[in-house]
Amino acid sequence: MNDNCTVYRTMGFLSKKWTLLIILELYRGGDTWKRFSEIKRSMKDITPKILSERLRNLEEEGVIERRVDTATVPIRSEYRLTEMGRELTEVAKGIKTWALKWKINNPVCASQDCIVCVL
Amino acid sequence: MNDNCTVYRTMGFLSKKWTLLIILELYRGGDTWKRFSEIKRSMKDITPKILSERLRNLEEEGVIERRVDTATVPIRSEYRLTEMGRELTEVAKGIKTWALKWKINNPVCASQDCIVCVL
DNA sequence: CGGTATCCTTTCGGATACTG
DNA sequence: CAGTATCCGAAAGGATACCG
Repeated sequence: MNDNCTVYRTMGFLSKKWTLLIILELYRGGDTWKRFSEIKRSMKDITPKILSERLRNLEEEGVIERRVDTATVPIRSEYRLTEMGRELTEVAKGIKTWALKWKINNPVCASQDCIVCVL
Repeated sequence: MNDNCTVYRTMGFLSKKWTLLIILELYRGGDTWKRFSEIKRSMKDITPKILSERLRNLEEEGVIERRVDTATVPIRSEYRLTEMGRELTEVAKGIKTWALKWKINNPVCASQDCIVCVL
């Protein structure tokens, strides 16, 4: 196998814990920019270290973009999906469709409205 | 986040190293049963431990099915995709489509015909 | 042939504290 | 506010050897 395979690399970063959830969180707001603390607050239990890592990774991949307003104090730094990132949510929906078709008997999933499945 | 979320769990096992490749290897042959050693040989560098783990995991998930012929010596044990597994290859294609659209400039990917991307 | 068992290294993610 | 630095434990994966 080739670790540089594009498909594999995509699976690789998509599957890291929290990543999909971050993408979906940015997707939920439409085209609005979201702040670090805002994203963090919406995802109970993520630590700043991990959130920071994921955001940087997604930015490197081109899935999200970042803008910083250094003029204000405190600093505002904001994120949103790129077009590339918005299309990636379609992939997430493909997985969701498959999962809900074949795994709907998963009792935990069926009994609640988790942010991922509700998308 | 909920670790029991069906979508997340799907990402979880799909993204384990080798898993996608195993699914694609079984897909390539159509509906034929493939043997352990055959799969192993087609995936250079996978160790029997990992292949064994993945195959059992995929069987538990219902993505592949296994049959054993204990009458013959040596034993023949064979695997193939279930209908559920065949539909999962469509998800893989969705990822591939996204990846090739947005990441085609990945030089390693563009310069060769890896088994995943050629599918 | 089709795996297990054991060991070992690497990677990942969480907790906590700190800073420009 | 938006992170970074440091430390730690858990988990994943690879190497190798062995077995019915």
